[in-house]
Amino acid sequence: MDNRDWAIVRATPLFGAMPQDVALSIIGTKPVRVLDKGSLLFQQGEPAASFFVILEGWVKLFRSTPEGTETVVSVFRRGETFAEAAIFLGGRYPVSAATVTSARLLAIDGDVLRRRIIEQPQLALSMLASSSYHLKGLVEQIEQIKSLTAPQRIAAFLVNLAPASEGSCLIELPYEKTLIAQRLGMKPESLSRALAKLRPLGIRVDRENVSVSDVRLLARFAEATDQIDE
Amino acid sequence: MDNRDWAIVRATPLFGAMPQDVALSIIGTKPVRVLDKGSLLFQQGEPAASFFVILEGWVKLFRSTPEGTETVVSVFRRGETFAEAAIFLGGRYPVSAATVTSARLLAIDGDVLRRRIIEQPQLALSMLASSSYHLKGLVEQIEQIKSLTAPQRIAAFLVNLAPASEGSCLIELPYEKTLIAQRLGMKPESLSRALAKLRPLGIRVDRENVSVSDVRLLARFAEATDQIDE
DNA sequence: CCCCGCACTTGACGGTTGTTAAGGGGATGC
DNA sequence: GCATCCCCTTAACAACCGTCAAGTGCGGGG
Repeated sequence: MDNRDWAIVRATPLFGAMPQDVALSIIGTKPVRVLDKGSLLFQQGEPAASFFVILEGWVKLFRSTPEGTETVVSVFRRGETFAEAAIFLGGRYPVSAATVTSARLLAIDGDVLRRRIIEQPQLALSMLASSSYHLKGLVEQIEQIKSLTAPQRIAAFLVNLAPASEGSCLIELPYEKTLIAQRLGMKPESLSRALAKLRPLGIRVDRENVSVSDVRLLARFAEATDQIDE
Repeated sequence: MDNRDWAIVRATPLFGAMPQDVALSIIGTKPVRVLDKGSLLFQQGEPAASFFVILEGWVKLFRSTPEGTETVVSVFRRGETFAEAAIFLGGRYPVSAATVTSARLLAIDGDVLRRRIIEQPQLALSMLASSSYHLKGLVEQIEQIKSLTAPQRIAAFLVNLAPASEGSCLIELPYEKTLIAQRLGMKPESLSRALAKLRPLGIRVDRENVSVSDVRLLARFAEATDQIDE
């Protein structure tokens, strides 16, 4: 773990809010785990031993039914933590986790964290802030699925990825379109169609590269109650 | 607040996990708020001053867009707490809240809670457990919306409400069908039609009374990947 | 007692999405 | 260099759901 990694850790809602020495004492000299794309981190129902910080790459959280269908709940990226809350929920993970790119992660022991919370009460506030942050993300996702059409959901997804909030820009899709579709609650075919529908709004797609001619226009489309009339 | 109310408070994940005297000191002699149906408790974006315990009645959390469309995120009932997490999220509510029946609530000051957490570290663990519980609820909701059809979602909703996990039973719908529809992410018309589709499975609906002839059958239908073939 | 409003249901219709199928193009392995 | 696999796209079709419209029944107010 180098300085760059350390900067990432300090930028998380969880480790950013606590004093530096406390953060250091929790992370300690944990080795960085380097993983291939598609590595399973933990499975839904397993005892929740640890939680994770992403130093590099992308990780999906998903639920699977006995029949084998898989529902993606969220996808996290570098600088995000996940599964912190699971440690406090009867000690079992409510979802499974797997990397969707090659990745470097920090795994942090749950027991250690729990003990530290007792010693360092402010630490609990950081944890709560971080867990609230995840809660808010899920709430926003529910709102999007319930109230937006497929093209609007991708529009919102692209706006989130855009480096600026206006003007034109280029966006590189961070992972496969199949996964994006799952994350947005639709089939890959629907994603293709929805992206095609955004063409009149100045969106061009070539493999993983997306060019947006007017981010603000896209954002307005994502929020609009009435749609384009061809 | 009488003994019955106190029992409800102690049955919440939040106040159940902490020592009795701590719970008492937080709730103190707070007056119980008695509210009419449709009372607004707080609005999305407001500073999060307090969180709530429901002693009686039902409360919905929702997000509204500037255009006026409303998305219901969750509906809570007697014995549940809500908005605890908001207090730790930049101090603003990410959703609005309103009663959907007449209700009796306990409003608990956020600052008090925060101060107590510093003094009583185990308290933080209770908070985290409670916030994890809500997280899990949202995850399950996302899974349902993404992977189930409308009839399956109501089936799951009814199974949750059923007093037993097998055999036959009578269920009284706790609030208006319009709200149930919003909670399940569909229109009232779709709810009607979906309930009609459950008739072959032994579901009869008369106003707010639902009779289920075989709960297990209903539960199996809610999880099935393939549907009834008429 | 009647009128009105509201919640709910039912029907017809159209749009959107899932399904199934086919094909293109880049990456990988031999 | 060629075959193969996988990801993605497009198309046709069907199912589902939202929309619009009409109608019922209960309950409240005049």
